[in-house]
Amino acid sequence: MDRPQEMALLHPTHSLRHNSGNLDRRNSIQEMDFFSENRRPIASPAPNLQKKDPLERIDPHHVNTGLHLVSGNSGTGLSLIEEKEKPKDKMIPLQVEIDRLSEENQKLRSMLDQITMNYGVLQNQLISAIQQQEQEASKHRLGQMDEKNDMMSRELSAKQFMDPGPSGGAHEASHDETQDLSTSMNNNSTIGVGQKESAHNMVSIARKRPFVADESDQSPHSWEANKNPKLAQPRTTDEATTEYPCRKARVSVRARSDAPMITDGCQWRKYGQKMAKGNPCPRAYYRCTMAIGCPVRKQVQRCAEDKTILITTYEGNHNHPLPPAATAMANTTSAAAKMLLSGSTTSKETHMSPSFFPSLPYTSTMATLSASAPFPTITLDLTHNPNPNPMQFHHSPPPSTPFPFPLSGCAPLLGQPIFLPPKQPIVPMVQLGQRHPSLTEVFTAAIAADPNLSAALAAAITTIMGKPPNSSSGSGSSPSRLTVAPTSPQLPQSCTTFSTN
DNA sequence: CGCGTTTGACCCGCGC
DNA sequence: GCGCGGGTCAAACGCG
Repeated sequence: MDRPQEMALLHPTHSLRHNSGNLDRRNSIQEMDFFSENRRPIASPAPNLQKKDPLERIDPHHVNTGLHLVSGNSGTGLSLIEEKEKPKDKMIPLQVEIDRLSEENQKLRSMLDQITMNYGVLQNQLISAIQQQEQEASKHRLGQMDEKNDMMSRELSAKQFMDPGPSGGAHEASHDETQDLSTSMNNNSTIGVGQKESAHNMVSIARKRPFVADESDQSPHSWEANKNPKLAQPRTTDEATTEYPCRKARVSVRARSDAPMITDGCQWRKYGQKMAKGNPCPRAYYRCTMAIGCPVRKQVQRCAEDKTILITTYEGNHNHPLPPAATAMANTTSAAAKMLLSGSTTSKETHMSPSFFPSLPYTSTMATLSASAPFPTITLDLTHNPNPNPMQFHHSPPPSTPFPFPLSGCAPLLGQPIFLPPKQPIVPMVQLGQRHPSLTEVFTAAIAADPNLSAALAAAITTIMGKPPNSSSGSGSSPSRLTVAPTSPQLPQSCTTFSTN
């Protein structure tokens, strides 16, 4: 948070070296810890609770006032002793009451936190279960379509491309990868059933090159397969459009942080840094080092328009068990990516009206599907204010938003942002200068905010897909809007990469 | 001395 | 075919 260091980051030409290395070492505070255990759950209505907190309502002054009123009678002729003792006598029980309420408040808070966390977990599980069912259903449909004609089969491929889940079972490679992912995820005892499903989906999305057998293997250097760009992307048009059009999906997370890099529960090694065109801030490349050969990589770069915003883009899936915090975040992200990816491939521009999220009061979180990027990217933007303007997302960074969360999985496919209004007041929780909520919490809050969010998103996307680009159904006035850029011809390129970490 | 970061060079894909 | 930009490599460097 300290300005001098931040400035250093902002001036790559003068202090690139400080960007990732020295700064971290010199001031650990700079690193944004999204997974801190001490943080209050984002979804937690704590702020409101506090306001309603009996303790807070029992304003000391208020108490005094009461006493004062009593003592005021003293003016009528009570002795000094009487004046002192009377208030004292009354203060004792009040103090006791305060203590009692304080304890009660503490308990209630603990319960609330617990409930909130449980809710998030259950929410994720539910979403995962629903998604799996949908995938199974779509799998059957797609399979039938595939048998009908080539045209249909192409569309199917595109769909599978976007939806790496079980629906992609028609493709052995895809299926295998998902299994591989699942296996990996299952290794983590902390993952629940629902979480496993999410992880499964997420991994599928993350798979950049499902057809590359090497990638799914556990060889220590499996990530090296990425070295060969030829393998990384389809070589022929047919492959791109029919087989696995979307080899690389990415999930981006926009968050406000002065730290050079967010702490996401995984260990990363920096392997490169470059100046990206159009952004004065350098882009850093990291590789997951939690396991040998882990193909997951991430890019960290500050937003050109708002340097307080840190954009972290994840690519690939981990080939190793993830820490609880990382797993939760990954699951949540995967769920979001999954929702967005499913069916988002065909639309060019869609706007989800607020009506889609009637129960989501906040719009601080938004997911963006970008079709313009080389890879499909889902961006979760948590930096937005409660009433952000979706259309401004691409043109200018949200002024002062708590957390940006880009789900980069299909950026190339969709150019428009999808706003996922969080139900809970996430914004305040994520603001810089305050405690940093973990990514997991943020994701969970955003995705799980509404039990029906997943279904609503899927339905919305499906509905929007068929609509004309500018027929922004979102015409609605609500703050929350889902915008899906129309799938351009590029559509097949994107894949569902999803950032997991 | 080992490990991680830095950074210039290199490779590749894409657009013109 | 050429240039540009993104992404990666790997030697050099720095720190503990």
